[in-house]
Amino acid sequence: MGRPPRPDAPPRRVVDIARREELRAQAGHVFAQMGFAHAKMRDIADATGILAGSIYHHFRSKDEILLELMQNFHDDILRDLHAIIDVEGRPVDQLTLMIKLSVRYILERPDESRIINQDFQYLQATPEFSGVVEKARAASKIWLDVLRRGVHAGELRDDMNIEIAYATLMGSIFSTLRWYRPTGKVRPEEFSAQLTSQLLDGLRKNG
Amino acid sequence: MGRPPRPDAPPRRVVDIARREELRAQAGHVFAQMGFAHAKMRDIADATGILAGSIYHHFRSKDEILLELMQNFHDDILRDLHAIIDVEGRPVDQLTLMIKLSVRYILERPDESRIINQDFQYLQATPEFSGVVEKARAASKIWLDVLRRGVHAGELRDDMNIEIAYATLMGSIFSTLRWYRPTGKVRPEEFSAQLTSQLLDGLRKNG
DNA sequence: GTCTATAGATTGATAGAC
DNA sequence: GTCTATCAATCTATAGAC
Repeated sequence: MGRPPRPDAPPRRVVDIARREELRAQAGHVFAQMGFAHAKMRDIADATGILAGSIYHHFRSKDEILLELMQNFHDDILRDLHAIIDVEGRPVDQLTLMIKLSVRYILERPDESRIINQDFQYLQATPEFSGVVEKARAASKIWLDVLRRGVHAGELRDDMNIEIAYATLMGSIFSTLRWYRPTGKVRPEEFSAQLTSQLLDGLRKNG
Repeated sequence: MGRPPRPDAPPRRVVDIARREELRAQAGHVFAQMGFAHAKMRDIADATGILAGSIYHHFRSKDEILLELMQNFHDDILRDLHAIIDVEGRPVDQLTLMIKLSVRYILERPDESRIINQDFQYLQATPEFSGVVEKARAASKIWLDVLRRGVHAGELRDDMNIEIAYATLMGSIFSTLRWYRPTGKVRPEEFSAQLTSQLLDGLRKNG
């Protein structure tokens, strides 16, 4: 909806990089709270303290803001995931670090995480975002590979489907968004430890 | 966006209940695929084989269709959850049945499940849907209560936070939506069993 | 770099013919 | 009960003044 962008719209060459980043951050917050489709340029402008039209001095379109948010997030995650798996180590230890890393990302960057959780379908359906989807797939491969190596090394159960295990992991980690409140009694480090323990050892009491 | 509904719009009294239900189902499919905000009345009409204006003979608004979908789904889930917990039994057995039930719902009614996962924030923010949110809360209470009784009975670990456990469960179950493909090798019953096993006993190899 | 004003396009909902 | 035609509101994006 709304007026379509000119096909030959020039990229913005902005000097005030701080303003641009503030706009992007505010946009992330608005997208996360209302959902990308419901969020209006006016909401982003209000949150930043300018008027809607002025946003276009910094960004070419609403989609461009979303694209940058998602690219940045996935770039950072992929870099940190590689920092873990590129070091020699037991798969189960790498898996533990990856879970801890993911929980930290979700707690420290909840806006981008929530956008991924809510609007991933839109990202997948829009050709403009194919690069982001590709990066998400690369991250999936890293997770699946660690699980596979864990089974092969005899550290993880071999009577389970790798993809179901991956789904369980991701679902649990992302559920943090909906249920964990940083203001509560449980501190982030403790939360991360409990989640890891539950995923590795389950809910059932042993012995 | 779009013209606002008349405040005094009369409720629809439709004889052709089959048509109405088909429209609702098609709307559910469209909402799930595109997200509620991106879905247009024209998309629903196209999927049903009529024109957009004709929908308003059956429903007063786009929101009304969503409301009915969500009410029905939550009513059914709550009824089936009560059928499990109202019977005497070990908490861990009830929990197993509840997981199996939830997975079945997600596999059999993926549209409504996906809408809940994607657009819950919109439901929560819109007063019109407060009844649905209330029903979701009631379901949460049932899950938390079963977990609490499981710990008390010594069947579940007592060194874990109940709410984190609940988040883990829900996250894992809903992750089915994004990752499980019914066309794959894993049959629904087997999928449900594996998920339950992973949640109760974890990923780590014992012994 | 931001504001004012508005163009361009979309879309939810209505009214009345058939 | 569906179609045609259109209204009314909304929103993205542009253009030009300051």
